[in-house]
Amino acid sequence: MDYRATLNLPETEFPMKAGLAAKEPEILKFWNEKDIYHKVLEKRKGKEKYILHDGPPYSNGPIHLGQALNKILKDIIIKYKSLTGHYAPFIPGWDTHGLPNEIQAIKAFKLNRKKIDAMELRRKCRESALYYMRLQREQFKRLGVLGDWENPYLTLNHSYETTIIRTFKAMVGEGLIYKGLKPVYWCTKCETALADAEIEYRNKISPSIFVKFELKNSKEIFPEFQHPVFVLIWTTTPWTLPGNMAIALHPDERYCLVKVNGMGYIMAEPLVDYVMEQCGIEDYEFISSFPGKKLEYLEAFHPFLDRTSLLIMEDYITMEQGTGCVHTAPGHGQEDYEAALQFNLPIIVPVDDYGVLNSEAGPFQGMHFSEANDEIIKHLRKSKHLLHAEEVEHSYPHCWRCKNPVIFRATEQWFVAVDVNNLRKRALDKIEDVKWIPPWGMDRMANMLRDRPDWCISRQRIWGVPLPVFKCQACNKPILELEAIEHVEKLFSRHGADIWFELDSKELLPKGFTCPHCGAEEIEKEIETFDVWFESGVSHEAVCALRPELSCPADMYLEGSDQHRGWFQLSLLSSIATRDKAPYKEVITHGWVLDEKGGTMHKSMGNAVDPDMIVDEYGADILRLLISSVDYTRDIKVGKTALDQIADVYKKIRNTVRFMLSNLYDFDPEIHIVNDKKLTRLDKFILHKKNVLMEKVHQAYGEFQFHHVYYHIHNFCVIDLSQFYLDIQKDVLYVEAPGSQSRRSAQTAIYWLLRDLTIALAPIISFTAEEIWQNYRPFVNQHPSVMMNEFEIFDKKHLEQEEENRWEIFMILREQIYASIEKLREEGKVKQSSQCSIGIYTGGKVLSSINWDRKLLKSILKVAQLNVFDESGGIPDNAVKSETLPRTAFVISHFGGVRCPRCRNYYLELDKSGACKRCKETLSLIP
RNA sequence: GGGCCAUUAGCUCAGUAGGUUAGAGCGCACCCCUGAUAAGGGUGAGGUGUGUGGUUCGACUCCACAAUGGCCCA
Repeated sequence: MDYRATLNLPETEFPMKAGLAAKEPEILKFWNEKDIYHKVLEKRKGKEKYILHDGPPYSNGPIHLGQALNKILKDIIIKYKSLTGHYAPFIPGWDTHGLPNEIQAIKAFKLNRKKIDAMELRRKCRESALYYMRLQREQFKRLGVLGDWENPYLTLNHSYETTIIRTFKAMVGEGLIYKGLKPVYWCTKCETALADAEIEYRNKISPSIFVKFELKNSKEIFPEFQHPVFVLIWTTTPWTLPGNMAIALHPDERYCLVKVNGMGYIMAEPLVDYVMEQCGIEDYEFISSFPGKKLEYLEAFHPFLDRTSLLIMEDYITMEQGTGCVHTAPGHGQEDYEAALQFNLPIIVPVDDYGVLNSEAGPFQGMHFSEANDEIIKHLRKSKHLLHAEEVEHSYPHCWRCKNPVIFRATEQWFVAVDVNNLRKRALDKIEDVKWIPPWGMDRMANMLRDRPDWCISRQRIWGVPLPVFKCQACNKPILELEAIEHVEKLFSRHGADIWFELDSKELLPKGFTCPHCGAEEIEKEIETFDVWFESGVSHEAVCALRPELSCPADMYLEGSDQHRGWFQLSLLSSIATRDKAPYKEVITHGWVLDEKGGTMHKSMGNAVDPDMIVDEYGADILRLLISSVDYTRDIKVGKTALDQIADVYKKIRNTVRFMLSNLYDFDPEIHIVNDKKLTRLDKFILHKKNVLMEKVHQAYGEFQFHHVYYHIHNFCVIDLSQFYLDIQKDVLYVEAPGSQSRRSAQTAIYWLLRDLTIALAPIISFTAEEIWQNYRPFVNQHPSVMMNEFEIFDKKHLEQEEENRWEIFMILREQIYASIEKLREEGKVKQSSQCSIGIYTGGKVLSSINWDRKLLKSILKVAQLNVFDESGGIPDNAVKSETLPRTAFVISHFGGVRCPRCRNYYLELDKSGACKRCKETLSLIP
């Protein structure tokens, strides 16, 4: 007889093979059509808010894996918070202005920045920014990220632009804004400032000269040396010498006086040999040595201008090249500039927009800087201020567009003063109240805040929000008036920032406005745009404070660790300035996405992994699961190895779930559910383990430790379910009568297991969780989508301690007996545990535990026969002693007997019907 | 060059106010099942805990230095 039809074999529509690439878009469609995002919010209306504020990416290209990581982490948090009863909206945003977007537009439309009209350029930039915003939006949605995608925040929205002006106005009101000089890269050919991103380094041949600055009062300082003394500097940019204001020495290095041809030269002691070799001098005499500090605040005469140069101490001076005495021209270098601020030196800029030296350059006025190099060298040689000159080839910054060498030149810029009104100090105080994950985030932030210079907020750009600043044509002074700014704010709120380029200066100012300095009426608007960090930095005002579903400060900001300098810091500064609080309560940073070998991904190196590729070849859920599996506070390696591994894990989870689903095909919880108290011991046990798991899962989610969620769930599926519980329960699920108490009990357990696992997985593998949900009618009857569940924090339905101890012994017995069975298997005596007869010789606690439920123990061992003996009666010689259980040994032997063709268990004999006794009884119950 | 971070089996992660033979899962090897079947079960082999010093009776765990890699600066 074929007994197959009399068994309750699993049935399900849920496919083993996921086919995520095809399945996920269907689920997206479902979420979209049912508007699940808003339904979930609707359901949580009035509940405690949880605001995770999205940091805006640039809309200047397709998304990369780092952005996918970021959004998926956010989505996991939002979904978990929603499932646990919070009102957790997600408003995605984009940074649509600024250089990266402008560069992209120029590239895409092949624009000529010098020729194009400002409004035309802005239209193209806008077009490009919106194009990529839409592209990225689709990509993020495809990853399963739920949010208000139809109403994102964009920095180019009128209301956002207006907030930028309003925040600027508030800062002006606080006295934080000023105009100052700052060195920037400048291309004299393109007549424009360049950002770091627009610089490329190439080799260039430059003069390399050693210049003598005569030390003032040298005879008093070196009384034993009555010859002229020169401080020797080295430079490769002679044309910057007119800007020289100081010579920097290292405070802790030793310097020395060297005599050459009857004259003294000061240089760093470790560099003497190097300098002499460079200058081709063999005949020199070492006079004396002293710490650099000895020369602090002395002066040296400029070699061709009528002024002196101050000797200052700077610990950035290195002993790698040059003389250790560094030519410092505040208008031509970042460190030089900072030194000038520190020592109150004038910042002079002897070169104009075209690269021509001006009156500050004395005799070299009117020369182009490239030509001035030679002339200055000639002049120095003539006046005997040149010790040596030659040419060197070195790496030098060049303009990315015209490929010409650029210069470093101080220009007028607008700043936020970080130390006015204690802004820096207040920021340092407030970060202590923020929870930083990982905790070192605070140290990093504090270090950066402590070191940062004033914030330069102006950019010489077209694409962005213009600074509402003017210049008087009469007195040439900058105009920064609240009244004028307010007027601009109103215009922006109505027309957007484009209006700045469309109207002339008079129309941008209130009627009758005159220069506050001189009263003149002729006033000109300036064309400067805000630093993009200023824009994104005010999102707490423009988004969190303005949108009714949000609130400010936000509960969380979550970005890559590079944002300690970027968004985290500048949002903090603007928030402290305007509302005297941090904009966030909690900050999480994640690491970088690296390639398989742990190196940085570069498009050009071809090792970048494209999120779209992962989605198409593996599925978004695989990426989501991968992200959940790693400690994101560190850097994350992504490559084929990791993806293949996680795909295997996914399959394991999927199959475990599938098996559970397939055994519920005839189970309706409304009708068949078994009361907790009536569940079998095994079912109670597995539900107990499930509750322990859920507690851990909640804790891990609550601490944002998703890799612990993953680890626990995965281990549970593999160890507790697949290897243990489900494997054992097949004998009940398949074999017992469909409506039998033991089978319904097992199905009840599986029902709860499946439900809670599915909900617990929903924040991570959202698509698959939804697919599971939709595949079991009773679930859908409760909630149309898995996302609308309540993820309960469970009452502790723990087993009694005593019972837990017994189970622990059972599990140890199972493990050790299985290992022993392997020996019989190797000898070829048995193939499966079901062919074994087990004798356990034991006593004490182990014996009493076994006696609690011998039948249960036999079923979890899946053996044909179990005999238990008191070890005090003696143990046979062939018994294997337990390694860990006291007074316990096993005898494993081949049971023999016959196999029941229905339940496949072994018995001494079968019923004459052909089946075993149990099956015969079961069969009598089946119609 | 500076600030911060990381380095535990091929892979992803655990761990312990510093204390006996360093744990999981995956993968791998071998075996079983063929009623979860492009599935399922069993057993097993894999680690000089990046390296070198130091503190300690004792360090994977604390300290110093170094290497490698990463982020941000200069």
